[in-house]
Amino acid sequence: MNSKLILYNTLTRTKQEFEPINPPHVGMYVCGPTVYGDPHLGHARPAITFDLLFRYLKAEGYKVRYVRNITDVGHLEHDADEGEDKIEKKARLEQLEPMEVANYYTRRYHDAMRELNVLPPSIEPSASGHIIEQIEFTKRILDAGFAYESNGSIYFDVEKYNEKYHYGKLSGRNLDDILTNTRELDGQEDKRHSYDFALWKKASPEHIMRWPSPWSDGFPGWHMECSAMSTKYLGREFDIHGGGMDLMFPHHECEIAQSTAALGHDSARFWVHNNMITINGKKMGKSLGNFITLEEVFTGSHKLLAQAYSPMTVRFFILQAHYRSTLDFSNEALQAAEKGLDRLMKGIEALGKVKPSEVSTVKPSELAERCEAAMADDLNSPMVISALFDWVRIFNQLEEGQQKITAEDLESLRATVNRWAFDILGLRDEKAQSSAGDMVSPLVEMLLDMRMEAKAAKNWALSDQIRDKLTAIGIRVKDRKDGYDWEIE
RNA sequence: GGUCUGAUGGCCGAGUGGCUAGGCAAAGGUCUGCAAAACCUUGUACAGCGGUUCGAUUCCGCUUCAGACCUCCA
Repeated sequence: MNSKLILYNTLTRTKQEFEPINPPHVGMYVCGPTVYGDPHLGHARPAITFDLLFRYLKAEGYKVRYVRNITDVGHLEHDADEGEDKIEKKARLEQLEPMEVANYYTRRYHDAMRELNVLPPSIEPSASGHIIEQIEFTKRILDAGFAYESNGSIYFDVEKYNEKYHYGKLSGRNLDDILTNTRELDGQEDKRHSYDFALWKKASPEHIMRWPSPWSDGFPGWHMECSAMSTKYLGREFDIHGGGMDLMFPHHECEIAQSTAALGHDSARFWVHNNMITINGKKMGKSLGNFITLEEVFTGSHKLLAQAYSPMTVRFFILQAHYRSTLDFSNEALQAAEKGLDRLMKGIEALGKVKPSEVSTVKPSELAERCEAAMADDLNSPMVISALFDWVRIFNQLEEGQQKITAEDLESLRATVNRWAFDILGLRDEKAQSSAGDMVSPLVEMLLDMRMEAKAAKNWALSDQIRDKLTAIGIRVKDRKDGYDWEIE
């Protein structure tokens, strides 16, 4: 906790100093995926953004409880599907149990997150596992007088709430705007106002995902799980609530209204929103049919992809932009990220080979200070990466002997690089793992030793032949002053 | 239509009232038998028009364009 973290709070639309309610503990809740489809590139953005925040807070010494939910029930689809539950709809299509579908895509999500080196949250609660909590939470809102029952369903009374509190405080809307701009939908005759939203919804006879409640057999409303589960695991008041910008309205607005109505006060102090990934300038989304799943990215099996991009390339690509900016996906940008990451990793490998000297011509604390300042300023990962790249040049100069460093400084520099590149940015040297060990190394080295002999005899034809053949099978040879280096492409 | 963002060099992307990240690509050089890698050098970018200011890419206004939300969405 050696520097003041400044975070942009959507609630106040300003950067504010972050101070936990109960230091050193930090409670953080982030909206997770709806598990009715394969995780796509869009899911990677919040996962990596809040993984970065999670890692940073931990590295700063905080004890973080990070809760990220799995939405496996409760989100309605409107006109097209006539209020049918998303999970249920998918289940019918695929002739599977709803929970089978949810569990399958939850595993797919976890697999993708592991590839992206996204740490698991401390608690990952599912909506279906917290029906009782959601019913209880609904009761509290009813008891407080901010909800009404209508034909077995419970609706939030937005107008009544707005008399005492401010509905729209997060998204910057006022009730008149919402009233004049809310689409009238079918099947809403139970509600007093179009802007009221369901806390509990009575299930239609064919609706199989249902639970008993005091009001009807049904299911919880769209926004209820986050209020109920954040309160259960983080308390009535907690530090950070995160999610994608597209969730600001109505989801987070309704969540604030629910929690405030039930508890009588705000629950989350900081609202942090990541921006979207766009593709050709347009938001990636289901409705536009332009989303690319993470598996497609990792394997290159999508018509928009010129090649496969590794999980770390994707992570690095995302970290190179600030989390509150939109990030446009393109092959050129991903290829640039891939090469940049490669340069960074090779630089770090070079640092590993540096031999200490009696004196230092470089000052490792400069890197640490730059990284710290950048990250503390609203998680400016692009600036952290920029600092690391400036130092990659120095790492290479150190390895070539153009700069000198003492053993003590070298140790400190390596620790700093580990902290920022691996612990906090969460990068992983993908190539280091694949090129290590096995029988390849001795074989390559045998050939390169023979090449050295050929070179010594000025037999350039043989020397070049060995190098060219190795290059052809994907082994890049680098001549050094006193030998050679090689790597698998 | 309402609300709100944004427009940065060939591309991606930070940032700042004057010292103008970083990556990729490009050009020249050093090194090398030749390469590769590495290192050094090179770019008068801040949508347009006004205004404030000694000075604006950075602040304010207008214009144009793009995007997000208003409906499930990361």
